[in-house]
Amino acid sequence: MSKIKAGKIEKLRKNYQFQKVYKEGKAQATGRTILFIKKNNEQCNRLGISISKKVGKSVIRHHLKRLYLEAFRFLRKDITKEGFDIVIIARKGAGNMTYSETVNDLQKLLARGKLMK
RNA sequence: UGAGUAAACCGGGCAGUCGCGAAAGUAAAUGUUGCUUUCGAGGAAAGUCCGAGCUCCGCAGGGCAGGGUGCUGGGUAACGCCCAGUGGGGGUGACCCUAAGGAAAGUGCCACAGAAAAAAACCGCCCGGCACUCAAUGGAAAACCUCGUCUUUUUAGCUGCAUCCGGGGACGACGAUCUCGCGUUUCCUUCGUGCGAAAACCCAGCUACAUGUUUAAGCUAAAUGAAGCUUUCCAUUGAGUGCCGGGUAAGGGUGCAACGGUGCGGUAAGAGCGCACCAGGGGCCGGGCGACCGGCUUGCUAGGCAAACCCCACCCGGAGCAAGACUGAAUAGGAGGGAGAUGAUGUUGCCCGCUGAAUCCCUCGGGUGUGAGUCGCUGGAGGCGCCAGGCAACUGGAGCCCUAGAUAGAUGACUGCCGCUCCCUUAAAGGAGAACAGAACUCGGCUUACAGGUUUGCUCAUGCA
RNA sequence: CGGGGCGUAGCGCAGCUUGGCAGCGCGCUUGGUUUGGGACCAAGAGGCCGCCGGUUCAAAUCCGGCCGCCCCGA
Repeated sequence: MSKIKAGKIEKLRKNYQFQKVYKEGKAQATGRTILFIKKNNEQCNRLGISISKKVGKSVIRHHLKRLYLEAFRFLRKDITKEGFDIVIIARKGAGNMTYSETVNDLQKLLARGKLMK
């Protein structure tokens, strides 16, 4: 497919996609971040981010989403396998994380999920 | 200099690298991708409390109901907003707060307390009459007996509490009913018992009766002797009590609030009954568009609550961008029941009126996956400074500028320098920190949150000249 | 975008209409009863009625503004 480009990050958008990953995927977690991974039939990795209202107000949730997105973009070159749906969920204590902390969390979880070495 | 008050404003700046969204241009492999340029969160974007634009609803008509607003004038597209003023309240002041129409249209409420919570009555005060009692004075009559007081004792009755025994009731065996017993608790008490330290016995109080003691005791007079201090009736005066008739609304420990307030006069007692001042109301005159203000006059004196019902004046058709329009696809828009030209549905609730149909309602099941896309979607009651009108809010004129538009939702990360605050330090260097908060159709307001900072006007206090 | 409800003792709830005493049940504390426990009996503690302001003589109650939680409809 021609839409697979180096820059774009494909995203999960619909609720049923998230539900499928929750049901059939494997979970890894740190104190502030949960990661679900499930194999899909596409040729690229797709990312979904879910942040509950319990984490904080609208500004905090938006900022956290951008941090996760930026961290995933930064770590993407180290991911060796393709064809997975990845869902990042923020837990309650994630409200005041910094950028380097999100990178650390995500790196640990992706290595545990055997998507990178 | 310090304290305060009102208003306006900022919400770190510059540069670089990587990344995201949109528009325009350009190139190609043309429903896509690359490159270049430009733009890309706020003063509150928030809460969704008001008002409008815009869109749709078989036009929006009448009545009732319902809701909102509530000093006056102006501004505005409109408002529950803003400006200017009026009245009231607060502050030394600058200034701030104010849902502020009507209580004489009616209904209702004003707990407790208090005579009484709005209509008068009650107590009280005063006058007159009658009856009774007491005192003084005067007159008449009778009597010299005793009367009275105090103390003590005793008897009977009334006033209270506790409890043994007794009696009645309730509950109780993780078990109904009956009987007996037991336990806990409660109630009653004629009789019986007890009642200590404030209290019941004692004592104290009241009533009745009896008894005891004393007996010319006591007082006036130096002593003695004598006399008086006694009772009844009448008259007058004064005082008190009760009843009846009348006058009065001054006073009545209360209460948030008492039918104007204070003082003087006046009166049988009193009262705006009269007078002076003060508060309010009515009338007249003057000023102001008006709310209202000022002056004169008049004894006219009417409790509070309408953010209680209500009355009055004004306003309100409904739904909301998931409004709505266009294009395309579709055996995955189903099953059952009901209503319907004898009028479904819609028109906020009800009635009238209008409209006039494969439509509407209920239940079950499925679905929210291209079962979608495009438009609406950002140029607007827009912004900036200038001129003119207006005290101001605001309005008018010419000029310049274009300044987010996502659709699971774009603003992020890192680095350097400068600026601000804090820590350490003589300083430099170093370290840490920077609030409240994220557009979703768009505006005008209101409300709420907010680190730090800038400017201007004004007030008060202190110091110096 | 529109609409509705709730907030009162540790917990579950009344009281708000029509303003004046803040109450009920469970729980807690102390004492009694029992050899001991439960049950029972008696006594008691515990509340700024979510927060702020206003109306009123007086506010849990009436009015306005905030905060939090929950539930509907499109």
